[in-house]
Amino acid sequence: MANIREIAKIAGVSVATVSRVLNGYPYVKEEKRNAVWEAVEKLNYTKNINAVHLAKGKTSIIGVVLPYVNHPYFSTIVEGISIEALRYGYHLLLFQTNYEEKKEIEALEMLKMKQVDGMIICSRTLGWKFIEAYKEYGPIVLCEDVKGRDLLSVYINHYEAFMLGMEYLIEKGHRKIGYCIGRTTGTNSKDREAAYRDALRKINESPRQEWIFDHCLYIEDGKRVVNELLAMREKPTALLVSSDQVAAGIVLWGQSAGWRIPEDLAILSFDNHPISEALQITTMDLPLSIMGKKAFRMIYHSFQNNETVKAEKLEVRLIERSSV
Amino acid sequence: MANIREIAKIAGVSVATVSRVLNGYPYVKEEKRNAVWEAVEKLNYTKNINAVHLAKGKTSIIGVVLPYVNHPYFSTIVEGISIEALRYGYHLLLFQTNYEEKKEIEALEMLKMKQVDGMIICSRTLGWKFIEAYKEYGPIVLCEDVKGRDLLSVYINHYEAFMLGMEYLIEKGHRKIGYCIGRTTGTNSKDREAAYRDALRKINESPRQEWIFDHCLYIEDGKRVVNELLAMREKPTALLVSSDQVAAGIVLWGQSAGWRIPEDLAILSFDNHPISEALQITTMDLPLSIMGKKAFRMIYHSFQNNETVKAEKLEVRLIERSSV
DNA sequence: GATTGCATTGAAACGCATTTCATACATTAT
DNA sequence: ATAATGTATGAAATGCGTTTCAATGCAATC
Repeated sequence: MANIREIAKIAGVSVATVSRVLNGYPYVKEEKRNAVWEAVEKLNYTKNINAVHLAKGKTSIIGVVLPYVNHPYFSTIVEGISIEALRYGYHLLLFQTNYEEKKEIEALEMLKMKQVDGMIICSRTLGWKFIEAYKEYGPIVLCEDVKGRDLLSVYINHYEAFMLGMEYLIEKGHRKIGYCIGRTTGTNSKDREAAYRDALRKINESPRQEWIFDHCLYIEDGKRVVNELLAMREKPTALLVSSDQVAAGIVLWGQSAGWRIPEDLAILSFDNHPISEALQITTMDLPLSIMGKKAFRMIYHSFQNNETVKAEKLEVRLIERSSV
Repeated sequence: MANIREIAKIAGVSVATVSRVLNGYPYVKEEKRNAVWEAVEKLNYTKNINAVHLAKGKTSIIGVVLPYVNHPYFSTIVEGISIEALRYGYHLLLFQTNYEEKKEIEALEMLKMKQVDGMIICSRTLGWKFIEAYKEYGPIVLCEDVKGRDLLSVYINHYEAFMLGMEYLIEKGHRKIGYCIGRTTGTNSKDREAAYRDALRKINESPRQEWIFDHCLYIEDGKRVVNELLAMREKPTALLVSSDQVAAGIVLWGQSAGWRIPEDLAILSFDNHPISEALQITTMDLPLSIMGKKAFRMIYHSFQNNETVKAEKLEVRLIERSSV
C-alpha cells in the first residue's frame, strides 16, 4: 500500500503538504491541493491509521469494560455509550471480562499502552486501588458510586433505589421480603444489601439468608428462584428483584406453578425494560442508556479539559404496575 | 512516558535486545534479560501499542458491524464472537450502524486503514459490490448466505428455517398465516419472504399485505402488532415471528386482550431465546452464539492462511412448545 | 523604497517498536 | 586442527503520518 511519501512524489509536493491537504488545513495552493487528491485517487491511498495513532498519541477509541455483552442491563448502557461516541467521532473497544480480574487488568493495561484514550467501566470486580493506579493514563469513568474517590463516575444510588423499593413493599403491607441479585460483591450490590438490611431493621425484621438469591441475571434464573421458593416451608411474600429479566422469569414460572402475582408473591424489580411493561411488573426505572451517554460525555469533556463534574447521580423513579 | 530506547540505555543493551526480552525471544543472556526487566520496572514502562501496530502492520482487533447492540439477536452473536476472540487474544471494535450506509462504509474504511485486521458483519444494508471491494484489505465474514459470492460467510438458511416453520403451521391446520419481520430488506429477510410466499403458494393461498408486519424487533413491537390485529376485520390464525422478543410481546399483549394462545392466534417464532421457554413459545432454535464463534474462527483461520471453508451453514431445529 | 505580515512550502525531527543483517564468540562435529 | 553450528548482540532500516521550524514569495502599509 502506498504511503504519504509516494503521494508526495507523484503530486510533486512535500509530505507536509500532503498531510495538510489530507487534513484540510489551509495555506495550500489550489493546484497542489488538486494534485494531491489526484495522486490519492490514482494510488487508491488511505491513511494508515496506526501511524496516525502513533504520531498523535491518541486513538479516538474508548474502552468499554463489562462482564457480559449479552445482558440487557449492559447492552443498554453500551447502546447509550455507542450513540454518543458516534456523534463525537469515537469508536468503542469492547472488553468482556466475565468478572475475571485478569481480564479487567488487561483492559486497564490497554489504557496505559494507549490503545484507548479513555475507559468506561460498566461493572468490575477489581479493587479501587488498582483502578486508581491507571487514571494517570487517561480518564476512567465508572458506572457506580465511587464514594468520594478521585475517579469519574455516573451512577444510580442503589441504596436509595432499593430503599425506595423496600419502603414501597412495606407500605403495601409486606414484612417477609427477600431479594434477588446478580452478585453479592460490587458497590452496587453492597449498597442494595445495606438498604435491604436497613429497611428490615426499621420494621424489626431480621434478614433471612435463604430469601437472598444470588447469581440472578437472566430470565432463566427466575426459574431457579421459583423452584427454590417452591421447596421452602416458609416463603417471603414479596421479592425485590434487581433485574427485570429475572423478575419476568419469576413471574412466568411462578404463574405456571399456579401462583397469582402479587397475591401469592409480590415482585418489585429494576430497570424498566420493556419486558416489565409487557408483564405489568412494577419496576424502578433506571436510566441506563442515559448513563452510557453521560459516561461518554464525561470522558469527552475531560479531553477538552474543561472543569468536569467528577460524579453525577442519576435519578430513578418507581413505575407502579400490578406485580405488587 | 518512557520508550524502548530509554530502557535500552538504562539496561545497557541495544533496543533490539530490549525488544527480544519484551517479546520473550531466545538468545539473550540471563543477566541482560534481568537488566532489561529491572529497567522496565524502574521506569514503569509499557509498550506503546500503536507503535507495535504500525511496525507489525496488524492490530489483533476485529471489527464487528451491527445495527443495534441492544438487541438480543445481535448481542448474542457478539457474545459468541467475544468469547472466541478473547481465547485467541483478539479484541473487538464495535461499529453500531443503525443500518446507515455511511456508517457501514466508515466501518469498512477502518479495515482499509488497518484499524482492524478483519471484519464481521452481523447485518448490513450496503450492497455486495461495496463489501467485496474491501475484501482485499482483510477477511470479511458475513452472517448471512452470500449465495456463492466470494466472501466468507457463516449463516442460517432462513429460507429453509422459515419454510420449516410454515410447514409446521400448515400441518397444524393453519392457512391464514402472517408474519413479523425486523425489516424487509436484507438477504435474510428476502429469503424469509420468499419462503413465506412459496409456502402459501403450495396451499393455494395468496399472501396478504396487511398480515405482514415490518419493523418488528423488540418486545414492545409486539404491542403494536396486537393493536393492528385487533383493528382487523379478518385476522390470520397464525403468525410466524422472526424474533422471540416480538413473539413474547404478541403473546403477552394478546393475552391481556383476552386471546388464548394458540387457539385464537398461534405463534411460531425464531431464536430460542430463554424468553420463549418462559412463555412456552414454540420457536426455531438459531445457534447465534455459535454463529459468532464460527465467524471469528473463520477470520482467524484466514490469518493462518489455512485453506478455509468459505461458507458454513448452521442448522436450526424446531422447539415444540405450546404456542402453536 | 523600506517594512510588516500573511500565504506557501519543504526539510527534518518526532512518535516507537520490530526486524533484518552483520558481527563476534563459543561449541561441536569432522 | 578446521569447518560447521549455534548463541548472543547491536546498528540501522522499516512502518508512516504529524508537526515544528525556517525560508521564500508577494502584497499591503508607511
